[in-house]
Amino acid sequence: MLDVAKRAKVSLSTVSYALNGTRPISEETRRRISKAMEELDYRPHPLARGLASKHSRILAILFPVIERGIGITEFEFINSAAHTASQNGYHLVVWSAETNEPDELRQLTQQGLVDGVILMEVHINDPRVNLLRKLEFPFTMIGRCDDDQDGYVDIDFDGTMEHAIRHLSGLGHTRIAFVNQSQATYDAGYGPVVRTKKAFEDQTAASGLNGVMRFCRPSPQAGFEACKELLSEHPKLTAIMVMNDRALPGILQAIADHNLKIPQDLSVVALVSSVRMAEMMIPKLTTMEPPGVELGKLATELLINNLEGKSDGSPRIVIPCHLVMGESSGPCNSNTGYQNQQGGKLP
Amino acid sequence: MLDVAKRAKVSLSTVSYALNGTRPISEETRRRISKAMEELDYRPHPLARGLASKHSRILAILFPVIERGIGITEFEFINSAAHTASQNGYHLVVWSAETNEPDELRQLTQQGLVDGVILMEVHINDPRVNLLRKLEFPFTMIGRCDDDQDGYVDIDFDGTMEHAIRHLSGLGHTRIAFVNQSQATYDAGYGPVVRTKKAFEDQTAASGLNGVMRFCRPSPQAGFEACKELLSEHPKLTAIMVMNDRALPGILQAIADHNLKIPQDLSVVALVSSVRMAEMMIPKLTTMEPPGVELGKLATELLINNLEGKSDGSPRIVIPCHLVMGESSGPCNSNTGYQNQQGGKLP
DNA sequence: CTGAAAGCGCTTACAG
DNA sequence: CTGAAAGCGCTTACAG
Repeated sequence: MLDVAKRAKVSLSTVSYALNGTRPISEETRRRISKAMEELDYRPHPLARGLASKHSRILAILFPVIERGIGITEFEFINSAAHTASQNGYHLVVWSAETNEPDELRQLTQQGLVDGVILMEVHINDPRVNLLRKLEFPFTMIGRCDDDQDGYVDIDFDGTMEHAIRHLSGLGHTRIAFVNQSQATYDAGYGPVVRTKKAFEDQTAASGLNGVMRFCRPSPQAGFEACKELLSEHPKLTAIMVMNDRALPGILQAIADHNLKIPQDLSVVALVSSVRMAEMMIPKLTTMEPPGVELGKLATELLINNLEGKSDGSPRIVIPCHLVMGESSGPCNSNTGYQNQQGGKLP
Repeated sequence: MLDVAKRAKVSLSTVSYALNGTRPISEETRRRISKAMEELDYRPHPLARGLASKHSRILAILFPVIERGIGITEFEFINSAAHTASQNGYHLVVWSAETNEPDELRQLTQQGLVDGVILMEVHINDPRVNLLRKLEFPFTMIGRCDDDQDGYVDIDFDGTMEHAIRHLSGLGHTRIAFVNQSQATYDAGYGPVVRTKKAFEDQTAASGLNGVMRFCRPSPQAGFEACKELLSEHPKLTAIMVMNDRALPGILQAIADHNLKIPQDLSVVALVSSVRMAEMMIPKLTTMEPPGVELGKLATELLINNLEGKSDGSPRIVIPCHLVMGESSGPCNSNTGYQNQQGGKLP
């Protein structure tokens, strides 16, 4: 940097100011400086800048360590966050701290490497959020707690559920099951599980639909069992919604075992599943696809705005999933429902 | 740090030496210092340390931007690398630079934020590798080029193929197809595609087996078409190996359309697919599971050793995938092969 | 619109 | 085994 200053015949500080535009520089000077930087192939040193300015321009995202494992959507969050950070001159580091072990997180934040953190897999009452609030450490969430403090972006679960139900009831379905994630995640207050449960119950009741929900662990086996149970206990079901990717193959298997055809006898709609996941199933599933890229981007921008004082007052943003048609949902034909399975079917 | 020094009644530099053990400190002094650090809740500042020492203790991993999209295994690399880095006192940042756009990568490395980088999705002749070599910038690869320079860790594709073929030929299969990834990735010299192709051809020839390979784009539709073609052109096939996750549902669909049952009529083995992916299929696939976590860990350790001068001479490590049985592979029963499909089958 | 100088919080020769 | 001091490459009041 000193070399640049010399070559441009200005002082060191002028180069610095030119670099980050914190005070007016004459056109002429600026030109000489950029020319000198060009010629010397100069690049500012991020560590030095960080040390002097107290801002590292490094963000962290917390890698969730979760029972169901990381999926495509979580991956999109991270990738999109990295990309957005980079576009804004930031770097993104990944940290994997246990959700319920805020001590690790405390260590990491207090190190001072990072300006702010992005949380995902947020719980209704999240120890990490409580910690960051207490430390007054800048953060945003993909997801949200119950209290509406701090900025967040999240999926609009009400809207998503409404759209999915509207899709099915528009096809004539009135008896709809919902296979949620596990009881354990519900008990732990994991946002999506809690919110979809409530939305499903409220909305089916309000629309006079017959709704039944099941928790289900994230495995094909658990999906198989849950679905078998559902089909025996509720033989008149004509549609199943599933927010549990890993249970899906078991669910489809159970449906086939009951000699039901999708979508003729039973419609299946995936909730908050990426299209890529929906395409892995036979038949390709109709899904409510989550806006993974958008959420990652918005969360990152929100955090950066916050850090740079351009905060629009910690916005709360929710975005619904959008319906992507597959081949697993179709008109309800109550004549060919489960109750008639023994009658066989013509082509 | 000065506060710590004062409280421990030693000089600033002694605290520093105690911290990173670069010179002997008496037991007594060390105790006073750690006590003082404890009491003041002192944490060393990584940026300052980095600036002074010329080592940021930050690593980068290049996010692949690829046609087939990121999968579970790639995710394991990243997660495992982050974890290993953290265990060794490093941080991991994610960068997404285009594979064939080394300019971005040059920018990023020359910034000086990062001590070394981990490459994945390495091609036989990889512009990123050439760049990093030219810049003499420390790096390791998950994957490898054709020349055996620099340290790497990679899947042992020969061994993996051998194991898969042994599994199938042990079950009596002699006519085996291999659905690889796309022609485009082969032409681009993407390591896994090139190496499995060669291994498959060499080994089937050497064992006197009937082998046929197909390239296939990463989509169910492409898988469907490729498999249909295979089954019509090679009606005596009894086994198919697939290294193409996204094509899998189409392949299974095509098999079902030909009225073939898995595994009675046709065995299917996934190659380099995670068990989690194999479980998404019906029936659950037999797969050669890649050692994702291990590769991520080893690559990171290799890089760190390299940076810290503990290099064991840039080791070249390959690890085979290991067989995880599913329900998609079984004994070859040539009486019930495709050629007999019209004869029907007893339960 | 521009300069001279202190300081960010460490590491590491240099000296004893 | 321990200290005093220079320096890493920037930012940012302070002054003009």
